[in-house]
Amino acid sequence: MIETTIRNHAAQAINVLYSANVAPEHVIIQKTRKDFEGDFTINIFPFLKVSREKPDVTAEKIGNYLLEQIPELEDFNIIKGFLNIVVGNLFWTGFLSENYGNRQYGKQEKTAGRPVVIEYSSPNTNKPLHLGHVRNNLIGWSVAKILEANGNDVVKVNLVNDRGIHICKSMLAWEKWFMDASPDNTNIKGDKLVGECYVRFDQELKKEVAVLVADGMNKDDAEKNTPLMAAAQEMLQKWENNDPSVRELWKTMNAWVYQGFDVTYDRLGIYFDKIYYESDTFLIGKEIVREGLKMGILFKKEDGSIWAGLSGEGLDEKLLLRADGTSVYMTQDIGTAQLRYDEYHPVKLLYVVGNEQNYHFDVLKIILSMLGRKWAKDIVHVSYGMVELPHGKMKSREGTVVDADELMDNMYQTAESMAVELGKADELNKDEASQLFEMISLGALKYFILRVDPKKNMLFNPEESIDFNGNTGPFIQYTHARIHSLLKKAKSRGLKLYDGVFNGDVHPKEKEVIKLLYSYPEVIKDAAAQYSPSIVAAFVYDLAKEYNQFYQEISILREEDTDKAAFRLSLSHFTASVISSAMELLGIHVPEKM
RNA sequence: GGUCGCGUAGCUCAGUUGGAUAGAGCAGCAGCCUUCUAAGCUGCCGGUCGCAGGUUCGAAUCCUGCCGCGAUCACCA
Repeated sequence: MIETTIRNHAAQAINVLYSANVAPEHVIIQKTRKDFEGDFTINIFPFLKVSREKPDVTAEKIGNYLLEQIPELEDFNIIKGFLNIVVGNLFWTGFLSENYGNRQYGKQEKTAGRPVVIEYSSPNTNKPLHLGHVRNNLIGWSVAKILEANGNDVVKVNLVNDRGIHICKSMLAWEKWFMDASPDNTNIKGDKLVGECYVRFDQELKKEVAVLVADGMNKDDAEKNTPLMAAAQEMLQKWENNDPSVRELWKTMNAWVYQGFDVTYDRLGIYFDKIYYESDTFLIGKEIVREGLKMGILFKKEDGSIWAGLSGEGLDEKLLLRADGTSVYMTQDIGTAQLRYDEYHPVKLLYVVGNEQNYHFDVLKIILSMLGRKWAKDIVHVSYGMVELPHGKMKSREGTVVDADELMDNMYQTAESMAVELGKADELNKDEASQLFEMISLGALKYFILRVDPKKNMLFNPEESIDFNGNTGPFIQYTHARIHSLLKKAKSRGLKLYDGVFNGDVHPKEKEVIKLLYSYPEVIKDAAAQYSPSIVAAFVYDLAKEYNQFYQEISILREEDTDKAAFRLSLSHFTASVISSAMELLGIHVPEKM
């Protein structure tokens, strides 16, 4: 990194010129803003204390020192205490010639060692996947890709909540009102069918509650005392007792759900290395809790329930085992965390889970370290914000939940009609066209969601999400397709990429693009350190935008100087390659034609 | 009420460990296709960075208070 070189020498300059010690990491260096001449800028205000000179004088001295010491530097200028450094063109063209053919550019070599385990998706089996899950899945997938590019070995896992009272509600509803209905004979997607059962249960439950309330019972009591609720509870008991017929129905209905989920995951382009089922793992936290009790770390109340006291952390008490010995969510997470640790000995345990669970994960980490698990500090809650709709939050009761499958269908249709309108589909056969529409619509959706910082709540406006102009996925895809078409034409005319280091004039627009390409490895590192796909999204948009300006302003195939033309082709080729690489990190494919 | 988070252009979002004149897109207005894909490019319009203090050579960024919005504080997951 040339920045590092500059940084080190700048620190050295202070040392030599003013005999003061400045650590290289305290040198503030950044890209020069576009309105000034230069590539990198050093802010020299911090050095004035030791130089005891006017800003421009110190800047001048440091500038001269750097120019002497670093052969790649060409010039510098000083504006209001900012030292703008110009790196010579040969440095940039040399960088280009060395890297443009490298498909792996920007990515770190995989380091052998302990993996990162990342959990995402984590659906319940009583409802189809919706927009909230989509954000979760996209973030999880992209963070996994980014970490891989950063040299980590990554294990992608999913923990499916396949047991509990909610599934019993669906099962009960199926027995009562959907008997004999199956995905095959109704032609309804499995997860949707089970979701319908769940909704029906809720509706019928409301009716029963209304009757009880009319008889004078208060609402809270009524909700607990309906015949339906009692039946669901009873079914859960039977499930826990391994009742064969209940288990059979449970297996059948869950299998329907998984078939449905698979379709959705598949279309989203998402998969897992390992899927855990809560029905297999929900018991394993108990033993750890009992040990903690024995060791005196946890305590028992008179009713027999077991708790963690967190007052030392400024928090309250947390229940871990009920009086009847059954476990709660926290207990299960303690167990699955231990399970994962034992299986993989990961360097990090990531959980992509909504920010409404921030407190839960804080407590989980605290309890695990109380229990002596040193790896508790390696648990990272990749917390993401809610997706809101223009009318407010999604509410299943008000039917404002945006279904993942329908969302993708709608995006597809928009992509199709837009393409037809623009005449883009004319030369494509049916298969090619549908593949392209799928790629573009998913690109739009994924980019729309991933460009927002995960930590923040975001607004999902359906109209904006299907926009294909401006800061969007299709804009970037288009730029890639455009370059590809250019390269194809160049090839057919027998033009070659530049061989060696180009030594001619470099246009400012060309240099801008090269500088962006140069920063890609840092972008990946940053995104990995912050678990943030939005950093990659911002970068790739910048790159596409900058390239388009170059493309529009400077002709390539009509350039008569063949060296220049070849140089621009190399630059274009490299840009396309990095666009494709960065988009892959977001889980987005790019077309060669559109 | 306690804790945590958020508040930047009409709308959606960027804004690096505090640095130059706070940036994009959308929307609106005006232009650019006989020349490499116009899903593109150029220009204009648009800001009291919620408010008030403080720290600093310098604050959208750090601290304090206030206002507004959200999440959470379950023997739910």
